[in-house]
Amino acid sequence: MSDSKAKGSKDARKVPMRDFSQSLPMALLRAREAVMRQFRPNLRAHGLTEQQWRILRALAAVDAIEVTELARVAFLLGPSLSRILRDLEARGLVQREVDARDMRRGVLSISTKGLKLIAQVAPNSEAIYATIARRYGARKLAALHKMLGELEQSIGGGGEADAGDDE
Amino acid sequence: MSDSKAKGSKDARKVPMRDFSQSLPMALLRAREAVMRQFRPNLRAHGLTEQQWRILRALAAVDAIEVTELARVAFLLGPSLSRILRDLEARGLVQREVDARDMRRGVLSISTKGLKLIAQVAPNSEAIYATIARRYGARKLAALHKMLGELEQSIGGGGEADAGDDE
DNA sequence: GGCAGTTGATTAACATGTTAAGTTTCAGGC
DNA sequence: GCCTGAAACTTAACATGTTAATCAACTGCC
Repeated sequence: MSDSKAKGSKDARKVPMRDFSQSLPMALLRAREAVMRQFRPNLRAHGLTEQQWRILRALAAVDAIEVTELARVAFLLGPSLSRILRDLEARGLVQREVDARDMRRGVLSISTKGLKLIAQVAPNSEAIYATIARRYGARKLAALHKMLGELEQSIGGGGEADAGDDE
Repeated sequence: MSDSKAKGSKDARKVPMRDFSQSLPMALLRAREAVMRQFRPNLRAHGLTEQQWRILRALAAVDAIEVTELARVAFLLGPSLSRILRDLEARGLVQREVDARDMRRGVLSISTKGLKLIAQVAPNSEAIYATIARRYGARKLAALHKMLGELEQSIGGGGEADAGDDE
């Protein structure tokens, strides 16, 4: 009941609901944004968006990978991935070929140019991450990771669920 | 179909970098998405997006609020907010007037229609949240909230200048 | 070996994220 | 009063999120 100092309103709540401060999605969004705000300038300086960077990193970790699998790993939806790949391919950062056994499937891999770009961006990125880990505490960070993973699990990170519509 | 899963991807890492599984932004994104996946259907059923819902909730908690302040509270950027308000206003869910003392400022408030919509959506939303809290554990959830807030703090999510690294 | 149904991927359409530029209104200094 | 700079939004332009529709290629079945 402590009311904050929002503009001329003391207890003017018009509906009964948890306050924003207790919104889980909001808390996750804010935390993520605070983190990303540290990385974005570095990526931007190399002409990369956050998503493009995720894709390059994912590709750098394997020899080759299919589009659908890449979407799963980089946590991007198909449509977004299609658009981004079109661009990255045009920039010569990734290469693509068609699977000989199943022509529907595209097989992707990172190019030499892409690897060089990663080599330019990674050091700074790692340094930023290290700073965050140092300030927040490495142990605490590990604990946070664990809890986030468990949250995903308990909710069912797969994707079903429907809380029903009452009416 | 006896071969391939991804040709020899085991040890094919081409660059030295943390694995995706240890990416903090990714972990936060995944967790948030898992949570939002629970809420979206309910919102969508009432013709609301996540951001529109955030705005209505924020407005319902106060008598009136300025655009800039609303952006801060609902954690939205100005441009997004402008577009969304245009729509919500057209739908009669929010009202806007101009501050008499400073004509640059817009003062917003939720309409009766908006309040009714919230009343329709909130119960289900609260129920979904309760389910998550029950499955994950109320205590653990509180701890997670706390850790997320601290992460923001330690990084400097308060909206000040950057952490200064430099080149 | 041809058709129905399915899968992998892209395209379409609309909403938001993000940064930059533009507009109107204020506040001060002259 | 006027000019300059800042503040509060809004527009603009481009990239991604999200859902639905489309398209081509594969699979199973007869």
